[in-house]
Amino acid sequence: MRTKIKDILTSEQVDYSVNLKGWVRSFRNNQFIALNDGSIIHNIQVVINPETTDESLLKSIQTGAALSIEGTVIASQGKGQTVEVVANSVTLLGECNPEEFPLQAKNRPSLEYLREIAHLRFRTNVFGAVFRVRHSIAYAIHKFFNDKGFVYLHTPIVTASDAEGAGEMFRVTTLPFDNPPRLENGEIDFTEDFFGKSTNLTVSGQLEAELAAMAFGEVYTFGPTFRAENSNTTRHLAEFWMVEPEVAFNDLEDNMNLAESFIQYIIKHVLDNNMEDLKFLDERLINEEKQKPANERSEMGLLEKLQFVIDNQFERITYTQAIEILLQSKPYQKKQFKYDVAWGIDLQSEHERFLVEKHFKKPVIVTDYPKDIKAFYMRLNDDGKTVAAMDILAPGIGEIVGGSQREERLDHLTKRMAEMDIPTAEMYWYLDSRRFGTAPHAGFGLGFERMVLFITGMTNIRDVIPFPRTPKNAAF
RNA sequence: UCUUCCUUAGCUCAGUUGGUUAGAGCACCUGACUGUUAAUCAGGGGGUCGCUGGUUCAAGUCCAGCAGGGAGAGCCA
Repeated sequence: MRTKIKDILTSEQVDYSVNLKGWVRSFRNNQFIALNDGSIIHNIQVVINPETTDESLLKSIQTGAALSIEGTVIASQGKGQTVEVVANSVTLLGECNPEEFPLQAKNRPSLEYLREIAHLRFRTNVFGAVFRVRHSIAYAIHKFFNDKGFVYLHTPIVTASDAEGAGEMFRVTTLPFDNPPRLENGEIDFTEDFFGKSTNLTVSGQLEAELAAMAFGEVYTFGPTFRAENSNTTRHLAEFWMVEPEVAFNDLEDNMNLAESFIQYIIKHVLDNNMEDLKFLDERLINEEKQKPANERSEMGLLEKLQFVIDNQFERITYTQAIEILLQSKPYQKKQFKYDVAWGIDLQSEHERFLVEKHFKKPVIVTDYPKDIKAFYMRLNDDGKTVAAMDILAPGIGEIVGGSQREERLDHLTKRMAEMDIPTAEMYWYLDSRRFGTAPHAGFGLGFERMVLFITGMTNIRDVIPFPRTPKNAAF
């Protein structure tokens, strides 16, 4: 029966036998093995007697090797740790050639280099911490919604809808790409394709979630999402995970309250359950920021920031108020913004960053955007110019949540779709929800990896997903 | 996709106004030591300077193209 290193290190007990299995992080003095099994960020010190250990076995205890160890947990005889394991026997499970294994204890591989060996980077402290936290966030999401009585809805990965307008899509087809069947006018004949129509990978599960919300009341999706945009930034992936709650009878205010309590719940869960990893990530961030000039360093440490977010309410302003604040801001008056500010523009990154990082210094919820810069399904406000949308902007990340109250009035919805050239005929299944017992409802989408970025303090989204899919990169 | 920067040993990086056999630290190998804490000490091996072409008596260094990567931006979650 294997004992996890986490259980040994978090227990005060000594003088009991254990079987440990894990991977060697370092081997000092031919006598001290730092062993890690991924259950906790810390290693356990295993002490062996070099006199009584077979010489070829001794040589095989190299960084990265997998070992099984029978031994006894004792109070440490040396400084630096409270308990250690004295080995009775050591078994080599898998050797690790040190001339080829890149993760040697004293190497300082960059995050960029580790990204190129993403299949091995789990064996480092940084990525161990990041992916344990990622798991914990995913668990907290399910727990939050489950405890509130939401139904977890699996929306399709392959969709036929091309009307959502959420960016470029990956096509799904079994047609031969070198010689597809064609119609008389030369266009590709998708009636011969697998699904009998043109299909692609989902860009959002929202429209389907709305249908289920109109039956269960409260649902959420949590699944992979795909965008074929040629985006090369620290906060975009071609394949990412998105959480999309959708709630019948909620208005915009209810929606904001749900989103805010949701984010605070997740952060609290991680603070309560992953403090060892967070402490390590906090120190990592401090060290990384030492490289930066003083004026670019963040004002708060990671732990401080997370505590701040759960202790303080998010700032809530309308789009119109946001524009006014920007027009009166120093950077605007000194002409330091690259993009002009006027009512009707889409807020640019520099504008969002000013509001969040300089003006309010906390997460900000911006509501009631002009209808022309938002999606067709958002509910038209009484002013006829704005829609009941809300974006949550987070320091260092930008938009982490985008949501709205949905347009439940059939006539308003079809009018808006016509204005935006969205074909209503093939969206009959969506419009049916407004024909048969329509009701006010609202929901939002949260970018899961952006949440992981925010909580771990990592700065590149490729470092918070196990196998990142980005333009020109789908290795492993 | 645009702007900009980068690519030299397994890793992290130096490399002068273009000028002899291209360097360091760590890793690795050999030996020593044995209660160490990214162990330490001594010695050793290791490079088609991203690729292709050009300028030049001479290119890691200058120029062009290509590839890969980073940081911004756009699009968005």
